[in-house]
Amino acid sequence: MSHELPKTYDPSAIEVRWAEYWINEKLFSVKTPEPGSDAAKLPVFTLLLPPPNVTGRLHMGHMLNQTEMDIIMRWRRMSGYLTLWVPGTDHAGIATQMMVERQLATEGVTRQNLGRDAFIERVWKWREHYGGAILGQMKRLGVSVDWDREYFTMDENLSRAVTEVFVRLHEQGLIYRGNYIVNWCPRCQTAISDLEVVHEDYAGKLYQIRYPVSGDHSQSLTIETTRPETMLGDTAVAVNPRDDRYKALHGKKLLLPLLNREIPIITDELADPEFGSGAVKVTPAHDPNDFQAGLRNNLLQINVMDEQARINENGGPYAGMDRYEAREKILHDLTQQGLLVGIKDHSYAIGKCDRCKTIVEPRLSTQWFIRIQPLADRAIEAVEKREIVFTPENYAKTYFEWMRNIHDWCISRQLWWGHRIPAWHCSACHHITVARTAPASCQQCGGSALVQENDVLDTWFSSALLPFTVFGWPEKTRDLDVFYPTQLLITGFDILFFWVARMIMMGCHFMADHPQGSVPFKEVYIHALVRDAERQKMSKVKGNVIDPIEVTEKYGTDAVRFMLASMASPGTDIAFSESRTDGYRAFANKIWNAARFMFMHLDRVGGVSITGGAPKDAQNNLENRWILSRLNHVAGTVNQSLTEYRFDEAANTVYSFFWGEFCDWYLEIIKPRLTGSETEARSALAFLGYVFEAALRLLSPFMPFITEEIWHAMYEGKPPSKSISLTRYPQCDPKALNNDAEQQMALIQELIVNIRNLRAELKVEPKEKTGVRIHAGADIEKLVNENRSMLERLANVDDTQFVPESLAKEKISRATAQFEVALVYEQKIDVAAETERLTKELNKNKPLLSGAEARLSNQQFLSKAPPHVVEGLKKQVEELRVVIERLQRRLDELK
RNA sequence: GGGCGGUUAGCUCAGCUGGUUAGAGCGCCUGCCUUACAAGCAGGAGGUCCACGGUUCGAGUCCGUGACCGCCCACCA
Repeated sequence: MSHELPKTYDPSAIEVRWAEYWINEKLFSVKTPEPGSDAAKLPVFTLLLPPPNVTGRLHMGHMLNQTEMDIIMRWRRMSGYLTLWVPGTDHAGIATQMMVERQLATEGVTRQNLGRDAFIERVWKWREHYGGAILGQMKRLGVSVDWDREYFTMDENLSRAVTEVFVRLHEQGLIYRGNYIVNWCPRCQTAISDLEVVHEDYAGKLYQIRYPVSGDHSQSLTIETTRPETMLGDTAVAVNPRDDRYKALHGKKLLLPLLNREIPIITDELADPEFGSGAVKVTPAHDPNDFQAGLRNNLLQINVMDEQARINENGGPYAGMDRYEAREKILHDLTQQGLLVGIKDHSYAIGKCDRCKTIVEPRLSTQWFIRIQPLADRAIEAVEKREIVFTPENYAKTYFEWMRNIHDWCISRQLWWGHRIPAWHCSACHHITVARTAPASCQQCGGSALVQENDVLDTWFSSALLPFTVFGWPEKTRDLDVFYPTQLLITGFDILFFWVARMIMMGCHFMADHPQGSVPFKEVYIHALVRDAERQKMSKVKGNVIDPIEVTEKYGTDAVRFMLASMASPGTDIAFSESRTDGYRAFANKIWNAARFMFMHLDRVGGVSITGGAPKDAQNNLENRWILSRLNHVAGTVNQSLTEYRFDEAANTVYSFFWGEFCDWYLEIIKPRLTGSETEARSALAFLGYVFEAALRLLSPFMPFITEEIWHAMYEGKPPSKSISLTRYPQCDPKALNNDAEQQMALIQELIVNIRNLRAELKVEPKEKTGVRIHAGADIEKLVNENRSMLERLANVDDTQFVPESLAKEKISRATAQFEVALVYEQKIDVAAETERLTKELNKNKPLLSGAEARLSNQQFLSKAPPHVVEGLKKQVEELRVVIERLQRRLDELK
């Protein structure tokens, strides 16, 4: 048997294979543990995948999100948790319907041609063929989700739960139906919620229009409006009751221009005396504020637009025109009649449909709403009481801000694709029956001519329920007992209100009596945005979108994951860095080659098997004590960092450990032993294998593919378990920490670096060995003598002498506080270069010394600073004095 | 109109409760194809931490003001 690993690291060759293996072996599928079973005793860690749209394709945001989730889940799984990660897709009402309608359009068909049932059937077919491509992409990324539990928000069981929730909320008086101003998208031809409206600054105009007093055309009121076309629906003009200018007009009527309809002058707080003339037109059917004013004053509501925002029959001569066409015509007509008094520039925000960017029309229509306040109150409390904790913490503030100013949620959509509202209209008496299943007869009149509500629910209605519906709610299931609440939610801030806040409201409401708490998750980690290299937001329009699958294929999934993790510091956006990704591919390559190096020696010597335990005789040399101590330190740091979601810290720690310490120093140090006698090599390899295996486990959550590949190779195809992801994550063992070893090793490293420095300075040929003389304390002499071959090998030295006298006068020497070292080398030195270096060094150190001295002579500092700081500074001053004195003397000698 | 975040090396970012000489990756310069790795090794240069003021023995770190960049929320005609 030998340890098989191809010569070159080719990520694509290994990644697809392991991704498939993990799925086929069902490594991440979790069976619900039976009560009393061993599995039931494990701590549980549940995570819900934010369901991507069924129409979606993977983008960098998904990749970051999934990388972070996968790191946490692999780490928790390896740390002994029963780890369940539930994937699924969202039916994405509007998005999907648009997609299919577009497809129909190419066939020259509209959904109306097809009819509702046939259209929906068509959507299901579409989903079968094209939907969920994103899940395939996720599989390529190797995310450790439980594919056996994959859900779709329109699945039968989830749809039943949606109905149940709707009916219960209705029974509780938390869902109502009514005629209100809603945001209406004239293109999608449906109502949308406040959240689905995006506001954009718009440099518009303010039109001043004169409304003559009815019966007395010498008098008039001038109003200002940004939307003259809505005047067709005016049913009053308001002035402020305290506005003395208009007292004489109270109770009089105005003649609405163009339509010549009489409208009353009313007094209402709606009118701000400071704004314009102080008089404001009131259009209850087309403006939310006017709507409220209309209710207060019992005004007529005249809807002047149809569902496509064209002027309807109430618009007189303008009927049939588009709203903006009508605006132009109206302005033209007003000008002709001398009623357009002025036009001012006025910038304001206009609302656009989040989905199609059409300007939203506030429109009076009958919709279904959730009375949100009672749900919001509890959801606010849950975060206030830290039943749910946000990372970064300031998102809690954003959350409160929104929750405390929340409006009722319009949940009905005039679409076909989605959960149809479980309400039935009686044709006879118009009573509406809300029920779990189609009622046989009308609740009120007993009539049997019932028609189901046409509207469907907002997509976010069903996704708000997922934390409990995926576990079988409303049934009382074992899954709910075990897996609810989920531990963590990782998602982007863009859906904080759409999804996160609503899950909290619904979870708290419907799971109120759950023994483990009602909240749907205990922690929320909000991840940052992935931007392009120029820190621009990625967008299709700008054409700067980076396709994760493309870069994954170019650099390897492991490298892209590591890049994302290494930059994922909470609250900071990530500028996608191709060079950095390339750097992490180099890191993967480094790991690969380190493995090949080890395997080469394992195969040469034979008879060494990796057992996963530290060999007993491991501690009798410095480098082993050192690397073991470092490994444990690093394990401690990584575990701590991941607990705090410091992916960057965790990744950087394990990176510099593996490359900077394990490869650069440890492997170099043990090389002679590996090539020495077989006994010696076996002993070295046993320990090397132990450290390497632990390092692989440490790396595994970040780079699951390469670590899996090497880990299996390490065991020559006979690993102790099916996957490295099922082994235990390294923990910090305090007994393995060894400060002495770390300090001793640091000193030797410093010595070696200083010698290398001297050699570089003198341009000593790399192949040529030199002698060194060292002046230092007895303990250092002892340490160096014990590790002499290590020092000489790594510093390219053939003779090491300890001398009792100071080496300060030596031309070719370096010094630290602990030692002086000089090169035995006959070559002349470059006086100019050396002078420059020494001067620079001197100039750097002098101000440090004077600064430190000044502080030490400051009584305030001495009395107030903690002792260890004062001591540290004293020591520093001593060291600096020595160093500066030496530098000065060397400079003098060179002259 | 409210609220939030950022400004540290040429570039992208760390720097956790204030404490010895501010770090990393990439890029740059010098020298090495040293049989694990040139996707590498060794060495090096490079920063008045946006500005001003304050608190403190001590500020990249805390407070205030300003500048610049960015984000979110919002029914002022």
